[in-house]
Amino acid sequence: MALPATLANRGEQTRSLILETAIQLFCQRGYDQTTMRMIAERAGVALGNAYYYFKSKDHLMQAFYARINEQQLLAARPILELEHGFKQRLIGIIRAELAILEPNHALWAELFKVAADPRSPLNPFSEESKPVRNSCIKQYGEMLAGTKEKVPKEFLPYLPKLLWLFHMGIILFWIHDNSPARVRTHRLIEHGSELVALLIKLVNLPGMRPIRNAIVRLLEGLRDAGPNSIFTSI
Amino acid sequence: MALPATLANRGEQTRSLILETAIQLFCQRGYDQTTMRMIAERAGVALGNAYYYFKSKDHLMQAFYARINEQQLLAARPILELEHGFKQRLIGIIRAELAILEPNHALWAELFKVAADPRSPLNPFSEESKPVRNSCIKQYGEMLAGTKEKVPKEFLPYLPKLLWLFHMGIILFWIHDNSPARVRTHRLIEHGSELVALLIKLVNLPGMRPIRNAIVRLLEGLRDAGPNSIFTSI
DNA sequence: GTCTATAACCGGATAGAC
DNA sequence: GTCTATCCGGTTATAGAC
Repeated sequence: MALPATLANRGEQTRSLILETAIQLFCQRGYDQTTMRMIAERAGVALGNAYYYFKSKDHLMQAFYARINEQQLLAARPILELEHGFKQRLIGIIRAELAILEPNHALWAELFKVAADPRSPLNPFSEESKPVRNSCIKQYGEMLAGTKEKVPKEFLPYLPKLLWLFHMGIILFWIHDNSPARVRTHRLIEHGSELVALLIKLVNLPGMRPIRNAIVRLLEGLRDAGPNSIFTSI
Repeated sequence: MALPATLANRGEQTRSLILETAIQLFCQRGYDQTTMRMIAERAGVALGNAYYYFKSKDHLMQAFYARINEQQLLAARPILELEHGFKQRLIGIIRAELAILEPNHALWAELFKVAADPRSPLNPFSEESKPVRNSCIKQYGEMLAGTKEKVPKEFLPYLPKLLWLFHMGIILFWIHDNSPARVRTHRLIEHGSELVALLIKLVNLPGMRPIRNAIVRLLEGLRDAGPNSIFTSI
């Protein structure tokens, strides 16, 4: 049913105008160098109005991040449908995600400080990030489910989260990586994924029971965290 | 030789007065809740004077951190002299470091956001942190040298840095851990160290050459970074 | 409920006088 | 070396218009 559109979605339009303007400025000038006054002016609204739609500068950024995340999930789909080797799936999914972030490497590096604050909603381990985090972890679950390799069944409940953690580590590396064309990050992805695949195969051998047990003990000890904890169960 | 002390070290005194005041306030009220104006007032100096001695609030914090780091290095010495099992040495050194941080857990958690900024001098991977970082890594080298277990020789040049990285991961976990008495962190230290010890032993077996090679390939690919990179060589 | 305009608060940082 | 005054930007508050 069509709303009496004249004014009904006027707010929606303003909101999105502000957000688009902010995103553009963030990408052009970085986070710190973009002021709220600048966003408001460029969007042709009053400063107060920007705050009417977004509680804080962080919230603007969060809205941007939510959109990026959707793109990342989408970008990984084709790989999950085409590739079926564990290593190739892992490499593919991580590369697809980084490709989305790469055009604004400096912005994400700058933003990392916001995300690292344990109390920030942008923190990847926070309660507020749970929906985003879980959708990512679920994707690593799919990645795992569609692979031809056999995986130790003791690890199955943990692996999606562990792979997500692996990918977080790579992002941390990427943020600090200023090698040309980010070659070092890509070597890390390549060799790191190979090693993970190799270790999983190794640990699956019959004589490796003690190792598997040690790993499971480690993982069990981390479960049942309070809120805002790395290993809170999905 | 005694300086004409009257005025010569007056600056030194003011500087240390400001620093002590700041540290006290940081510990009592946290980082954000402590303003530069508050520090100056409490120390009985003008705001501008605080900035004369410390370029920024971050720099004040850095001075605090440098002191903490010395304490951490000292606290680990007894363990290195008494214990000689790999696992026990690793557990001991990490526990000793965390014990120093524990009284101000909230402060360090809050501070993590500052440290995460790739451009912050407090960033553990930064150029400015290099002295502190290297002294830590060197201590992990000592830890390794004094252990009775045999370690794959291919890994020797990398292991101190890797163990340091392992301990950074534990600190990241600790920051987000709000379990009572931080039990989950201590389980992680215990089981994580056990697993590391186990993996090193495993990978040292004769048939494990391919695994060792894969690991060395991974590590070599990360070396020779630019400045401010996780794997810059010592 | 949507929006403008303006002023003010707060705290990190800087300039320049003494 | 030390001070006062000032800037700057995130954020809040207010008062009113559609």
